[in-house]
Amino acid sequence: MSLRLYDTAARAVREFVPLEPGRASLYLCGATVQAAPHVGHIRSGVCFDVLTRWLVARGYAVTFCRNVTDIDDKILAKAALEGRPWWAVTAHYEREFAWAYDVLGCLPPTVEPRATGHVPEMIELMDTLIAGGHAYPVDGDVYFDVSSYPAYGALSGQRPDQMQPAADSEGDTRKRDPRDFALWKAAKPGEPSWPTPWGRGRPGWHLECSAMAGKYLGPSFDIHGGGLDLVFPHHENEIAQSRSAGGEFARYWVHNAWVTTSGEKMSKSLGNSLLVREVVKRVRPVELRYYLTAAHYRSMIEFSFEALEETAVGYRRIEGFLARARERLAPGEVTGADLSSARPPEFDAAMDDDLGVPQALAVVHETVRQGNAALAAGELAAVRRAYAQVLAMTDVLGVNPYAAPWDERSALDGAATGRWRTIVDDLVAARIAERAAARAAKDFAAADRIRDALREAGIDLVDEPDGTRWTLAEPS
RNA sequence: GGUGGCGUGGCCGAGAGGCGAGGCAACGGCCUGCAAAGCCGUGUACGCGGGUUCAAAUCCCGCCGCCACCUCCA
Repeated sequence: MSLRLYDTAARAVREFVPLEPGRASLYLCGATVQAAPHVGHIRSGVCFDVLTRWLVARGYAVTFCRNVTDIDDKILAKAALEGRPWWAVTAHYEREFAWAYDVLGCLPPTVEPRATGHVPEMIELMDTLIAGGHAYPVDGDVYFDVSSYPAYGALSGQRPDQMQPAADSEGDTRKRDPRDFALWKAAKPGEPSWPTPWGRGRPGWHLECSAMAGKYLGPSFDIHGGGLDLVFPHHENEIAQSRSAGGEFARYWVHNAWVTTSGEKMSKSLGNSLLVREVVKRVRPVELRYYLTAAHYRSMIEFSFEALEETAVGYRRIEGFLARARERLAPGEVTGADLSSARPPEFDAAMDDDLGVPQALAVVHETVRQGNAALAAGELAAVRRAYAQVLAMTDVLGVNPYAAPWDERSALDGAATGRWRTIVDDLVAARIAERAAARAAKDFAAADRIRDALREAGIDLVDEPDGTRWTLAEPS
């Protein structure tokens, strides 16, 4: 079986056949860097990180391009509001996004181009479109002529004659048709601008993605991704531009669903943003990632801290098994190249089926259950197998507690390395020994005092058949 | 007006014609000084009404409810 993906354009699951065997090219509409990322923004990053990881796991050489939109109306408005230059605003929020992607374990894209760095490519594209009769300049603006592209609306299922006229088109006599969209906006006083054959101005939103996708991935590439709300108009317009300029453009369109709170789409206008920076103060980043990953990427997530906590308990179960297995196995058995190929076939089948992460996680949990049973029975060969499988599977999902960036951060990690770990291990071992003596003497009050004191210090003690283990307590 | 989606047990969340995914919670048991963890076991769920079928959560028809997109959106 090979990978199948739901293609928005086809409204069906299609077998993924890359343009070039063994290679996959992917463009993702990244952030407009005008505010700090909330959970909904980062879900997109996480979804496509899982897709990328799965393509890599399936042996594809992946070229992943995720753009940064660093010029648009909202950025200019934000700059005015914050009283600092627009480029200071974009630099600031670009760092916020980079931090959020990193803290949630999203692998860095192959290339992360900025819109403002690709004005020459945009001018070239507009030249081509104007020459081909698909665009027209008016007083420094450049508009795309929707009527010149008969397939307009095919991606989103919109029929141009049924669409509501754009809110900003009233009284706008420069457009030939209210549905035409701006490729380029003429400079207004005080706004940043770049020189073009049609006068100074700045990029329209849609043009940049066509220009950058073309530059880095070529006129044809495999997958174009983004949030569901980008289907129309953004992706529709990208298609119109790029195809009118002669390219095939994206061959598969993949869209992730959004995150809602209280049944409403998360957005700044509703004032219910859950900033990544705030959420990871309440839960570990890996748990937020697990929560965002656990739902199918095309299902809406109704965000709540209660649901997040509950899901996190399930993740801790996985971590718990891994930590116990790791202690039981010989050091040479817990690392090794063969671990990556240890995924159960059912897991791969689930992932191949339009990234069926929920089913894939069912395989993970089933393996954990078997592993725990093997641990209890002392069947080390089975423990080793389950350990390798769980590691390989969590790796694909980006939640392997022993892989970057979680390896140094995992609160439940019973085997993390490093000097602090060694030091704490020695100190706690002494207290565990004291407590063992107390228990042997049936002085349970003394034994419980030691356990309570350690708990107070943030260390949980767990008695197991072959001894007492300690873990860092979950922050409460 | 146009387009698309959703409704599954106490909760989260898959599945898309035929043996009840998985997790969380709950209950019973094993283990245990206690606790925790772990293991074993326990559920007659698919918005409503019709229909097709040997068989429907899944297909068809009609309703009801919720949500999103239609030039700011991840």
